[in-house]
Amino acid sequence: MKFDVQALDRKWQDHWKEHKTYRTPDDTDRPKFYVLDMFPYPSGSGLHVGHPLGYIGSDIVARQKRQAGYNVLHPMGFDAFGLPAEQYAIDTGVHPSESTARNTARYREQMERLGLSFDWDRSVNTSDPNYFKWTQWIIGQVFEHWYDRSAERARPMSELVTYLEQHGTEGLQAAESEPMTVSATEWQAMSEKEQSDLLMNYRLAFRSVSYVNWCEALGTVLANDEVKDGRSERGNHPVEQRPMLQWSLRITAYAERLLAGLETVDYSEGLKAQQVNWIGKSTGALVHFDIEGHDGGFDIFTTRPDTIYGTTFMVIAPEHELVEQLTTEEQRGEIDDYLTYVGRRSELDRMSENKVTGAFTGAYATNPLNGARVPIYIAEYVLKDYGTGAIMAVPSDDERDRRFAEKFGIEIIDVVDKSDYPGATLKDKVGKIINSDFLNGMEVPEAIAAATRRIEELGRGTEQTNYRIRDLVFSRQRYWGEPWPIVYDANDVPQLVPEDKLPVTLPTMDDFRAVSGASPLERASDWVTTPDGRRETDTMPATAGSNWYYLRYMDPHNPGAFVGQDAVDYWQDVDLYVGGAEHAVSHILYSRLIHKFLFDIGKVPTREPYKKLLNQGMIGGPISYIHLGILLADDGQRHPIWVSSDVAEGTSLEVDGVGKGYLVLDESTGTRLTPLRFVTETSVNNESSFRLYHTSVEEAQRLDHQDAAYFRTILQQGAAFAWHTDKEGRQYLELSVEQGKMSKRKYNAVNPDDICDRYGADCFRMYEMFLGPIDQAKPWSVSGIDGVYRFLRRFWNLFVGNGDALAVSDEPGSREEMKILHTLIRKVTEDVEKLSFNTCVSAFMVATNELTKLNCNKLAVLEPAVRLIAPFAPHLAEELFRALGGAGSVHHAAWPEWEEQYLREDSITYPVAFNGKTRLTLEFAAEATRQDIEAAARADAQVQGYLEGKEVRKVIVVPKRMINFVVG
RNA sequence: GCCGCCAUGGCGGAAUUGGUAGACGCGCUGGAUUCAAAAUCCAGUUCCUCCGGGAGUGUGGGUUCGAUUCCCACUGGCGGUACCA
Repeated sequence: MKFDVQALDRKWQDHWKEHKTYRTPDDTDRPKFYVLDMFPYPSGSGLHVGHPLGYIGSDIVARQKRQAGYNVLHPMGFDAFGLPAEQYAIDTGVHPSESTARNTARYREQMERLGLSFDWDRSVNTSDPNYFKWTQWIIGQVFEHWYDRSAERARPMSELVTYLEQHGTEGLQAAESEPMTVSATEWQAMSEKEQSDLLMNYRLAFRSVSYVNWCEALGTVLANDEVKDGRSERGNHPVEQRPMLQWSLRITAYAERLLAGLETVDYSEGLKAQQVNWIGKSTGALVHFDIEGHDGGFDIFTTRPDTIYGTTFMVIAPEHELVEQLTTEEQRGEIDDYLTYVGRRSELDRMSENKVTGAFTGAYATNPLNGARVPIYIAEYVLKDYGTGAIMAVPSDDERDRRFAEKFGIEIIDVVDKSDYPGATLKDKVGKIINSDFLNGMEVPEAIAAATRRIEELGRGTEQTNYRIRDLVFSRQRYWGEPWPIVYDANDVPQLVPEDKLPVTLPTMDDFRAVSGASPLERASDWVTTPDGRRETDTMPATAGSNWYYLRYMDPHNPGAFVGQDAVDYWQDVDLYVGGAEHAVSHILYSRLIHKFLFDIGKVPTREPYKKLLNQGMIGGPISYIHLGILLADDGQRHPIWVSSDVAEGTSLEVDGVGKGYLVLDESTGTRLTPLRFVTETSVNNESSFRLYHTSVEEAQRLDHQDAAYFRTILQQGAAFAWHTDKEGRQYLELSVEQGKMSKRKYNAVNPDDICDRYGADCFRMYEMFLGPIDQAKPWSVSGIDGVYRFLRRFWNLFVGNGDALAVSDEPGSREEMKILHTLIRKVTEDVEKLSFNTCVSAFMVATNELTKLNCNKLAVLEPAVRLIAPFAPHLAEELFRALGGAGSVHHAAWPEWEEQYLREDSITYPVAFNGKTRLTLEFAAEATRQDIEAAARADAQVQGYLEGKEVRKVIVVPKRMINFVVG
């Protein structure tokens, strides 16, 4: 029995695979536990050491629960549709299905290398027609439903049609795109196409023209969460707002329930806050303003109806439909100029410049409360799609309105007296109302209610709740996604493809470029044309497949339903969901939406998909840079040379092959990325230092490797190296370094395979857990991994004698040994429950050190320890368990339970403090009473020494904890 | 700006949730073993110290017999978000 980690990894990984050790039976007698990792998108660069952090944590929980008697569902699959594969196809000509298959295989290999206990028989892949058939079916169901606000749930479209036939829109409370009024007679008189258009206004999956994020470079629209700072998250291309005809999901209908549901789930505060922010609920009033000389007027939304007397102007969004009508002849030129200006400005300009701009339309509105005449402006600080796209501007109590008023010389009327609230800002809803007729003297909250009431009485508005969240744009003009299961018939009425014709698969193509906003699918004319009409050519975004995948794992091969009713009734929901924080808003929110929809239509029994959610911290890597300077040689020549980051400008240098001179730095030189494999981290004067050694440069010249090729090209930019020499005579350059997210592009990704090959999967797993709390961000560093390796070997050595032979004894464990064991059992059991894996590893180390010291080799102590360590070091545990004669796999062996009798202490060491400062310790029997302890402590000679000449005011004795003398 | 999280030795981190701060590991120092190195083992390692002690968990205050832990104010770092009316 040799401690050969590579051999153990191979042996047991093969064995588990062959024997399907981790297969999850559909065993409905045992309690279920569902542990899920977030769906990975299999990128071309494979896993780096940051990914497994969550996988290992969830695997430990899965394994522990399995041993504790649960039927554990712990699946893994792939989110395989998406832009990167398609961009790669455009760049290289490799079909997305091919690159996806390759990347998926590589991910799986890397995961297996880590010894993760997935049931691969349940694996799913979103680009598999057997899977996306159900993605299409679910979205089809969304299309076939509308949202009834009076019942607060989705209902079938057929019920809406019945209602419209009988009542028209009279009394209808539905989530809708636009407010709409139609009588039953009008409805009945409509053509099929007209009816279909009207129904679009209510469908939960609907097609409409709206302002969307258009990314020219990617040739597609993007959802709000795919846009960061005016640029696409994928590829960092500019994004602009454009009105386009697009499919969307009516997530706004569910805003309130998505918000309320957060109170019932165990997510971190931060994650809940992010979801709350994204939904962005605010309550206020919808107020109608008339326009002088026009019929109709317009509505504005405000959260501060109490400040309505301070309204000195109105602002509507430049894209607002009224702009055209309102603009007077005199102002026409100014408005047109402004619209041109706004049109030219990109989203990026708007965000970065944040200038006060606008133009006067020439029109005036009338304040519904006091009849005041207020000018109407347009300005880009008012957004088309929030509220009504129009505001009443109150410069006295709103920062932006004030800046605008100051720039345009508009009157400011103070309406809130904040003098009672020093330090309050304009945003704080506090103060006493002034200059406001009947509101005068009221405090803000009271005034908001009073103003709203008055507005309602006058019939000029109503209380309203607004949400920042926008409906979810669900079309992409791309190839590599699920086709929308829609066919437009001869009347151009969109018809859902019936279930028996699903899935709608993608046509075979080899050119995926999107041309001027048209999906590449439009070029597949054979595919587009069907006997029933013309196919929809937009595909769904990547979130379509990942919205519901956790349900498919419950019943992955069901040909007749997205999940069988028995399966979902048994598995219910995800007990623990582990993944990166980058999915905190979009993925979680959208899958919660779909889950709630499926709940409404009776397909799932729970209201929330994920009971508990853990975001693992990011593992960052050092990003190292080599510095390029100019050697200004004595002969006047300028040579680019590589220098240490610590060499200052003006230093005189003599460099081999270039000569003497001094160093200058300029902008054209700067720094270049250094791939991590050529960087050596050393410790110099207790500080870590990152160096490029001469030997690494030589190594780079030899290696046939992508990073090496890049580095060779880089190194050619310098004519020579200004080496430092260390104590051992090795030549090196000092590098500068910063911490950052691991990625292939920054040449700082560390492959877990490399670590497993060197230390074994068990060591890698325990080391990642040992780094610190799983939810905290931390830098990757291999310093310390040797300590974990040493620990594993010491653990192993408890079992083997000289000559690698198993050497355990049948003697019963001593009291001391049993105490060590049961302390360990309790600590590990409790800490796994708390997801505190780093302290579990420490506990194993402590126990191993203590047992080693006692030379313990007793089966009664060691065998339970093997079962305990199995979730952490599955290979080593399996080997030892079977060597000890265990039946079957250790991963199905019972989880040990601790017994209080072994944990009981005979005596307890008490810290003795004087005025809170600990001075000494005393031993007392565990069962000693407060009185006994106080008496004995007072009598102690050492204690008396401290008490000499002082008066004891009070003695605090906390049994089993401590003693404190309060002295004067 | 707003929201959330975090701050403890040279480093990663621990502290039974208000009770001996620094567990465990790395690094470092010394020693054993070795021809030597690696590996392994043993001891030490928060700081200051006149060797009696003293100070100490980002800073300043508070509550308490007692605060890394609770409260208030601030500083710094990370993440998210932003003309959202």
